Amino acid sequence: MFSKACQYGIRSVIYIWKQSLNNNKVGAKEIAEHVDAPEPFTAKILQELVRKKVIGSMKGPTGGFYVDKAHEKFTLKDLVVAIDGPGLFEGCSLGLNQCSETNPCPLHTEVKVVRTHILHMLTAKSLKQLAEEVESGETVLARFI
Amino acid sequence: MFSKACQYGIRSVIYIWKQSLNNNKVGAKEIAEHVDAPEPFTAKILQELVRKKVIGSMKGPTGGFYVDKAHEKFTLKDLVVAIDGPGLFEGCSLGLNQCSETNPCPLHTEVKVVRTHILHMLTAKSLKQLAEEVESGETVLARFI
DNA sequence: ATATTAAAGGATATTTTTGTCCTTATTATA
DNA sequence: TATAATAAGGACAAAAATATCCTTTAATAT
Repeated sequence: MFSKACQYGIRSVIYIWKQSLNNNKVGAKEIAEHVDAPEPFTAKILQELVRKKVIGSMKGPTGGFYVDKAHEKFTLKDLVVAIDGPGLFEGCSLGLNQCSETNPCPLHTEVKVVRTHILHMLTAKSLKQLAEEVESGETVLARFI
Repeated sequence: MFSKACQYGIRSVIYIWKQSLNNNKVGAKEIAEHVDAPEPFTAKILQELVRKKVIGSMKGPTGGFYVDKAHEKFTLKDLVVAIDGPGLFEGCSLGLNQCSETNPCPLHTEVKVVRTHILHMLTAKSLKQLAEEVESGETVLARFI
C-alpha cells in the first residue's frame, strides 16, 4: 500500500509530532533510531517533507526537525501524496489510460469504493492526533520506545 | 495499489478468459498486443500464473494460454497474491513487525477496515465474471478492443 | 519422422527504489 | 569571530522491479 520511503516518512513524522508535543526538536539520527529506519535515507525523506511544508527544520546546534501550529492541519494523506504521489487516489488501478466513468475498467466502480475508505483512513485524523494517540499509549510506534 | 506486473497480469487473464468464453486459446504475443503490455514481460507473468494454476497453457501449434472449468473458482485475489504476494492483505502497513492487535500501530484499526473492502473488491467476482462483464460491454479492457 | 509453432527457462539489460557517503550551507553559542 | 552542530544537497552504490533476448522443451500437423 505504501512504499518503504512512505512508511519511514509516516513513522518519522509521527515521532517528530510526539516530540514536538513536548517542545523538543529532533535530529535525523535520533528519529531514525527511534523509528528503526535507515538514517541517511530517512534524512532524504525528511528533506522532501520540509520542502513540501509538512514539517519544519532548523539548522545548527539545537536545530532539528519540528512541527508547530503551522503544521497542525496536515494529515497522512498530505504526507502520502508528498512521498508516493497521488497514485493511490487517482488514475486507473489497472493502468489503463482510457479508463473513465463512461468507459470503466473491470475494477472501476469497486476501486472507487475502496478509495473512499482509504481517503477516509488518511484524512480522518491529523498527524498531530495520531501522535497524541501514541503519546497516550493508545497506539504504538516502532519497538516500544 | 498493484505493481505493473500485477496490472499486466490482471489485464491478460481477463483477456484470456474473454477468449476462452469463445473457446479460443491465445498466444502471449496476441495477449500482450490486446492488453497493451510488453510482450516478453507479460510472457513471464503468464508463466508464473500457470505455475500457480490460475490459468492453463499448452505448447505447440494451436497452443497458447487458456482457462476452463478448473479455473472458474479463481478470483482477483488469487491472481494478486500470486504476483504481488499477500502484502496488501497481511502485515503492518507501516512496516512495524511488533504491530499486533494488542500492540497496534497508529493505522492498525483503520487499515483493517480498508483491507476488508479491498478483500471484498478482489473476491466478490470471479475472474470469469469480470471477463463476462467485458464481453457484455459493461466494462472495458484496454483500448476499445 | 520432421518441421513448425508456441510456451518454458535462463541469462542479461534497464529503470526505479532504496540506501550510503561526503561536502556545503546555516545557525547557535562560546 | 571561531567553532561546533545540524540540515541540505549532490554523487554514488546496491537491490528490486521492469523489460528483453536467446535457447530449450513440448506439442501439433504435415
